[in-house]
Order: sequence, then structure tokens, then C-alpha cells
Amino acid sequence: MATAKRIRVLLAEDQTMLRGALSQLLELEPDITVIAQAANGREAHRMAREHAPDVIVTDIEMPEMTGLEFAAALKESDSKSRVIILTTFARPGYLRRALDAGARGYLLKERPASELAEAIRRVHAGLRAVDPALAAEAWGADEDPLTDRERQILQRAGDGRSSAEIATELRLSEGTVRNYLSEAIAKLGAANRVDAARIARTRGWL
Amino acid sequence: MATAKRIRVLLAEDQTMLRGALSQLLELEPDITVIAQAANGREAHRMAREHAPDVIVTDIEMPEMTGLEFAAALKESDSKSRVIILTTFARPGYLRRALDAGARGYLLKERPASELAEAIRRVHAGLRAVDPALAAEAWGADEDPLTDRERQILQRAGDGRSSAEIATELRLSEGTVRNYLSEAIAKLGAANRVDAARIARTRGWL
DNA sequence: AAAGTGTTGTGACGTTTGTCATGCGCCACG
DNA sequence: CGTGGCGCATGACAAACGTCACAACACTTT
Repeated sequence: MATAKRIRVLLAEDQTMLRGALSQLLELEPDITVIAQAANGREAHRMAREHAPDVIVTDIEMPEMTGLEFAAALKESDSKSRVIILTTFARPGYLRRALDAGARGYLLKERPASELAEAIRRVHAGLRAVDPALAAEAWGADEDPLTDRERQILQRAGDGRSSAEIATELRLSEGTVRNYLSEAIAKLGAANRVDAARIARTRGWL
Repeated sequence: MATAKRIRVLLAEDQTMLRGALSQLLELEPDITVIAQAANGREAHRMAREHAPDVIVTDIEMPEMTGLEFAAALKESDSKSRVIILTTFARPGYLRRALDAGARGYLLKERPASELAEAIRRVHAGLRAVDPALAAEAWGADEDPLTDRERQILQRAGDGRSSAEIATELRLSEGTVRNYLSEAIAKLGAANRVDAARIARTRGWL
């Protein structure tokens, strides 16, 4: 035959300008076609079920449902589509969670646009496409030491909520909330709750 | 003549993938050409002096020098280039500062990619190109009520630094730092320092 | 069955934070 | 030339925060 079938791609990215630009560029590739686009994880999940694309390219930080949750949901439902995470953040914790969720690729938005098409081809061919520098960094990276509760509470504390507010919201006593925060601060080697939240965020644990 | 001269554009954006994608798309336009690209404000400033582009498209949040500082520096040096701010953030404070710095356009990354070329044409023709929804919102927006000192201190506090640390860093007494924070908290109607920093950030005051 | 881990709670203690009153020097604006 | 705004400071008090010890219960792992 003259031309092989094009690789059918679903593109999930909340920033319209980037999504549109990448989609147009990918369409210029002879062996790739963008069959669907989504602006959040939930929409993407629906479209993935409907179209069963060969490859899914998804951002992480999106409204409604993050790309990591989306990837996990796909794995759960035994989707055949292969997932590439495309994100701004070189956080070891993100990469780890992405791979746990079955992602085959992890690409940074700081890389040239040409690498995206290349990654799509690699992943479609059954290979992996993980940013090498990040992979190396993530290798020696610490595990997330936080428990679920600690994470919940740290999120809210980093947002400016007081112990009392957090306690009410989560139906806990105020002392308990302070205990968790104290634990989290110690585990992260932070100086206080805000510092702890900042540290957890930069490592992709929050 | 057969073809008019193309509009010469400088593109400043730190995210390589977006910069590359937009640049390629703009090159597809018959009346636009991207003569230079920069990954931060300082680089952009150098290139603007060197190439004197017709239109400059710049992100705000970049390393070394922000797009707003860059625009202000251009205004200072009587540059003939017209500036379009291209950013993720629909913060009234950013728009205000952008216009103060002489920007002719303010476009959100949430808009379709096609609008960028349109904005470039409008601005090159001497018109303005400001996101209408944002302009309306910014109209009734409050001025930044913070003094320089309050801003400095609030930034650091929002980052998890203690009053004592901030005092040392800025050569102030600890009491003074607490006073400024108290003032800022009151002005912003916040519950505490972290809440205040969050509020100031979302309004583009930080 | 024992050990470990996570969740939740209490009480007590010292530190940090937020508020308020008050004061002084400086500079710009009318 | 005063008046007000800003920067900076001190002292004092109440509230919030961070730490520690200790304890109970559920659940998993060994």
C-alpha cells in the first residue's frame, strides 16, 4: 500500500493555545492525525472510551480531573491506548506516579515541539519515551513519606487555612490536626506548615 | 508589488514547546515572519535592540526578567516595537501593569491560537488588542493597596519564611515585620499571612 | 499472636504570630 | 510650613502554632 495508517492521537491539554498549536503541528506530520481533543481529564476519559485512540497525549494539571488521575482511570478500564504525559513540571513524584499509572512516555514542555511527534512514534511502536535527565533524577528520588491524611491537611494548611478550620472541615479535633502538621513538618525537614507545603509541592507529592 | 512586507515578530516565551509551536504556526501566515525568539526577558531585550521588530509577543512569567519588566524597559528606551503580552493569567493587576508599561495587546493562552496572528495584525496596524472579558473585569478592579515594603514582606511570608528570618533578610526588627504583615492582612481582608499572600497573588499584586 | 502502621484523641508547654497603641524621622504635596 | 503618608521601631497582650508524651483502636504484615 502507498501510505500506512496514521497514528490516531487524542490530545488533552487545558491551555487552548498550546493545544491548538500542537494539534496543527501534529497534523502536518504525514503519519500522525489528531482525532480528538479535550480540555480536561474527564472529557478526555470520555473521548478515550469513544474513540480508542492509539496514543493519548495529556497534560497533568487540568481542571475536573488531572492527567495522572486520567491515566490511572484508563489503566483501570484496560484501555489499549498508550499514554504520554506532557507537562511543565520536572517533579520526580509526578514521574513516579505517571509510570505507576501505566504511562509509556513523560515529556516536558521545555523540550522542542519536534520531540512530541518523535515520542508519539516511539510509544506507538511499543517503546518508552521518558525524558532521560528526569528519569535519572527520579531514580535516586525519595519516596513520598506522607500519609493520605497528612497530605490532605498539608494541602489546606498551605492554602492559608488555620488548624481550627481544617479540623472542622475534616471532622477532626484541632489537636489532631496540629499533630499531623507537626509530623509532616518533621518528615519534610521544614521550618513550618507553609514551608512543608512548599517542599511537598515542588517534589510532586501534593 | 506582489507581496507586501511581512510583519517582523519577536517571540519571547520560556516554554520551548509553546514557543516553537507558535513560531511555526506564525510562519505559515503569509504576512507574518518570526525574526527572533527569546527564552527570557533579558535575552528578549537584547534581541529587541538588535532587530527592532515590528511587534513583540512576550510571556509574563519568565526567568531573569519578567515580560512586564521587559515591556517597561522597552518603553524606557523609546523602542518603536509594539508589545503584546501573552499569558496564562487573567489577573487585573497584570493587565494594568502591562498597559502602564505601554503594551498594546494582552492576550490569554486560553484563547485559540488563531487569535494570536489576528492580534499581531491589529497591533501592527496601530490598534489595540486586549481580551474584552478581561478588560471589562479589570475596569472595576481595585488598585493594589500594598506598599513596596508590604509586598516584599508578603512575598517572603507566603514562601514560608518566619518573621524573624524576614527581619534578618531585610535588616528590620521582627516587630516591624509583624506590623507590616498585620497591615497587609487587614488591607486584603485575609485571615493570616498565607491567606494574604494567596489573595495578593491571584490579583496580580505580587 | 505479635509487631508495625495509620488514625484519632488529650493535655501541657514554649514559640510564633497577629493586633494595637504609641512614637519618631523623612519627604512630598498643597 | 504644616499635614499626611510611609518607613521603622518598641512594648504588651491574646491567639495560633509547633512539639512532646501518652493512649486507644483498627488493620495489615510477619
